[in-house]
Amino acid sequence: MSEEDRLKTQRIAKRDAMIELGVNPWGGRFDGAVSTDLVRAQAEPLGLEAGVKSEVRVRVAGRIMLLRVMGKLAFMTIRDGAGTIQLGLSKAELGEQWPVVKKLDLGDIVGVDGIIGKTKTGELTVWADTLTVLCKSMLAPPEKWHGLTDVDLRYRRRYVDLFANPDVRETFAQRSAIIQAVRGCLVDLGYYEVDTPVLQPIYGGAAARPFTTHHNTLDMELFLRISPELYLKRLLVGGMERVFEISRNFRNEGISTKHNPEFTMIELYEAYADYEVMMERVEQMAAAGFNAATREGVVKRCAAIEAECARLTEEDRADDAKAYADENHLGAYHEARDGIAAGRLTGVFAGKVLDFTPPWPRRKYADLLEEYAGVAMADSAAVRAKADALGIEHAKKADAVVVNEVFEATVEHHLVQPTFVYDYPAAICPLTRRHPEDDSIALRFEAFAATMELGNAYTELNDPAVQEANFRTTLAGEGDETMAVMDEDFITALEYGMPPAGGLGVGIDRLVMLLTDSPSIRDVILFPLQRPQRGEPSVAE
RNA sequence: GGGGGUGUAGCUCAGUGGCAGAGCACCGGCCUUUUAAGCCGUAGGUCCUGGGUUCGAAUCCCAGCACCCUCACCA
Repeated sequence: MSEEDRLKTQRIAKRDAMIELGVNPWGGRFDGAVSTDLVRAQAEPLGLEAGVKSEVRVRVAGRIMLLRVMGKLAFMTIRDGAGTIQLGLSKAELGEQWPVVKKLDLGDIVGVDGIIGKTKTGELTVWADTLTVLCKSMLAPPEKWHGLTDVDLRYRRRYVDLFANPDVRETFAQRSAIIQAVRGCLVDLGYYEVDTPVLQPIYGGAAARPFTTHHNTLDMELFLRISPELYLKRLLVGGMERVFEISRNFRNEGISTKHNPEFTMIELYEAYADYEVMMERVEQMAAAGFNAATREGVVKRCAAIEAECARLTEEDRADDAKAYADENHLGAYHEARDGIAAGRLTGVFAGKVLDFTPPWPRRKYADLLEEYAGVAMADSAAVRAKADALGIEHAKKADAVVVNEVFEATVEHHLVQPTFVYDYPAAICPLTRRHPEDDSIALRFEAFAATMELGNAYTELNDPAVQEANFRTTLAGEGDETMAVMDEDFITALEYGMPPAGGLGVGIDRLVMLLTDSPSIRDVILFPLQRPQRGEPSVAE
């Protein structure tokens, strides 16, 4: 028998022993449990001295994280959605329920009724008089001090990661708060939230390879959307003047710390606006997300790192790369905290302070190219020479494609602070309106922060003839990842007339990364795509 | 796809060409104020997989698999 089986067998025996004692190991409805932070809030005004019990009764429930049984008295630390609290259980108080305590394990979920008190050492404790088993855990939880650190296992068993590592749960709570705030921000501006097709017969709105699938009854090929753009613009035609969608998009591309094959984007369209209005929308949404999560998060994280640093010995510092990194980031956190106190929207990402306070710097694409690559955007020969110098293969590529590759190689890594880069080469922007004074420029911007592309926006192209021509033009060097996929119905929609509009897409996962100091997109996606492991369900097997 | 790294007990990790190690968890004993509880005593291993070198491989070499980092592509 393997160690794992042996541990499980022991728990099975305890489960059966519970049943013998007349206890249902799987629990049931448990009304009126108070979250642990509320218990703490309730205890505060009592001003309890160490060793004193109050007369305030509470009911709490949570997973057993620590367990200390000594003879006829036991202490356990349970964790619920809000935090942890200590429970005190004694043979004297529990009476005939006491034997059940002996059958509890780390990881079990329990509820108790009892009174609030403080132990001799001053720890806030719920002294239980009734114990309710809510769920017997059949597997040993991770080590109590380090939690689950194996990255592979953390993603594969995110449910364990979540209950074992409170920081992880905090990050996803922040993700939820950020999305709610962004949504609220747009609803307040009079936007409709809409849902458009995920399964699309023609994919478009972005340059990416799609996932393909098949509908049996209609016997047709379908694509998982790479973007909702062309459907949302149809809604503008229909008179829905402000629409947004929080859209799961699917792109059959590489996986990295910044890319997951399915990712969440908020895309919005606003009639009678343009890309400058969209810049304001980005600033507003980022501010809403910041206020919902980062403002408090920075202060919490400061305190957490300080506490951690105070506890660390020299030896720990040398051994623990993460602790060392955290300590290195403390300076940035202090700076961000001071920034917030001074009324700015300062957060920390990867050890750098990012300032989201509007207005963000607005930089012209051509100026940045001039500044960092030393070439003029229109000077094709100079751009290609620069490409040579950078080792970029460009012989078979169109000018605009080469310009953009040089831009990406020379400029993007300088864009640390939140910045709008605007007025892109028109040829790589088939869905964008041209600059009124220069046909080679498109009214497009991308928002950058921490060198990541955070968002992409246009003054939308609403001339059906130009749109149709753009769809028919595939640029050399774009490969099969082109935005130029003909969508005739979309042209028809434009022929009926789409109001002039601004449109914007913001990568939600990336926004959450930036606002929660999460260096990998996998830290903000609950179940990032992973190859199935042996023994895991897979249709192919 | 290229480059670098990791894979040892349920978890966190040491380790060495010669019997497989620690801490936590688990099991047994003592224990009514502990809190990373403590003390005593046990038990627990496909050292990722498959080859090769060797008297002997968990260790060295090769290949594969998984994951992480990085570059490329992309958002």
